[in-house]
Amino acid sequence: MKLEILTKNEHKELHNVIIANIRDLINNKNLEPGDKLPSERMLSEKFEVSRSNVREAIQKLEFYGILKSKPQSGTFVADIGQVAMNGMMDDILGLEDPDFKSLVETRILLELKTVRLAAKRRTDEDLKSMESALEAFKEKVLNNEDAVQEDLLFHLAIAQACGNSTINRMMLIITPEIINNFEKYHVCDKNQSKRRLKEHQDIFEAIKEQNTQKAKQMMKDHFVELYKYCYNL
Amino acid sequence: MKLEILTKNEHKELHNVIIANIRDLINNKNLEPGDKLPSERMLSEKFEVSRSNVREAIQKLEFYGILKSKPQSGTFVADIGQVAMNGMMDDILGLEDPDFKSLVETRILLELKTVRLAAKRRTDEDLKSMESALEAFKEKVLNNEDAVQEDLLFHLAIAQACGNSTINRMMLIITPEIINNFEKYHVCDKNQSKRRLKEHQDIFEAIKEQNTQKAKQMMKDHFVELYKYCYNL
DNA sequence: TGAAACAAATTGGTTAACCAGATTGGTTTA
DNA sequence: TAAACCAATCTGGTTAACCAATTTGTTTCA
Repeated sequence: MKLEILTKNEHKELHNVIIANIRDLINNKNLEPGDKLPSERMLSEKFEVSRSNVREAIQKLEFYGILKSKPQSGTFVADIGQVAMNGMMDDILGLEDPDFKSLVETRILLELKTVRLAAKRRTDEDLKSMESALEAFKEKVLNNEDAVQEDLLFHLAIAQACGNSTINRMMLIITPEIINNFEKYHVCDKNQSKRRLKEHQDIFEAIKEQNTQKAKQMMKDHFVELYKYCYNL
Repeated sequence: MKLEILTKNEHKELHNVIIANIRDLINNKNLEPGDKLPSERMLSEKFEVSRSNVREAIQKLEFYGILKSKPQSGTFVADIGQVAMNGMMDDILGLEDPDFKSLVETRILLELKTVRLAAKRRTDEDLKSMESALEAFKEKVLNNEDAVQEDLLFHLAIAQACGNSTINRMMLIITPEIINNFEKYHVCDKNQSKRRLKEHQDIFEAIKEQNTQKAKQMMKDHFVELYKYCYNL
């Protein structure tokens, strides 16, 4: 067996090959939901890759809920049915890296929801953490410092207050990618930071008053420029 | 070093401990964005866990974009800033498993968007794959068979047609969990399947005609019962 | 005859040794 | 003096050997 060090992309490509192999194997062995996959050792031999590569590919499929491995027992096909499994495998294999436009579009969608839910469901504790995030942002802005991080942390605080763990998780997934792209494209205009602060304060007030309509509108106003920026790409 | 086999939950808990340790280490060593983390060997020794556990925790943080490891070089703190890093670490540590209500709420949010975008952006190729998914669903329904998988695959086909890779990825993430809960709670009523088929056909027609308003409305109608179900939990 | 008990083989998880590329510090050379 | 070179060291990635829980097939005994 040959030994090579792979780059990240080759690595990802290898995972996809293994995933495709697993899919085909499930199909022509006609494995039903709940059936046991061949052992990691057998797979690594059959596919001519290392066992750790097989394990990583299986972990990825576990993340998407397609497989489930039990210690000292085996790896099992999840109870989602063969058709769904095939469809999802193909989707996963076809996944492309997120572009900036899709990230911003998704962020706006999520945040217009989180802000409404937060206005409806926020606890006093949520208010406190949002307020402290807002204060941190304010201090940076008034000192004329860069405040991209504090900006996004305020938004994450809103996401936490929205009482929906799934949306919160998704906000966490996209936030670092958003930050990276912000820095890459220099989206944030420092001259506008005072205005951004005002908008944040308005959003916070609306959530505090539990005024869902106003909260959503304030967030929309807040995103106007980002929205324009996104669709000019 | 003691050897134990951990359950999935203990495993997750161990990851969280390691993540918290890494966070603290970054903080009191005052590592800046772009700085190099101590090597995996050092970390595993310092935290008194195995190196593979450290690697898994690092992989998780890489998934969220907080760390970045380079082969033969080291693991680096991402360029998202110390404040954002701390905030995100805490959020990740506080993540709870998704409840059914949050899943459904998120799904509805995402799908009301995907259907509009799909109506606007669908290519002829998209139409073909949606149509074949619809056909598969139709056949099952007319034969009075269970069609949960085909149902969701039609929705995934719409997500693929929406031209937003981030939203598409999120649909993929929640779909298996949705399927599992559908089966657990027996949400799908077979008596309603004929009606579901009609609704799917309406949605497909609206997307075909590129009528975004109608597409959204049809999807809303499609979700009426699911929505009610979700809020009665 | 059937079930209970035991032993061997199989499993995913864990550990440790190993690999080759990257880094680093000191030495040499122009 | 500084740039170029080289070897020792350090790194994440890879491999292989090992562990204990589980499963499975056989034997044994009531």
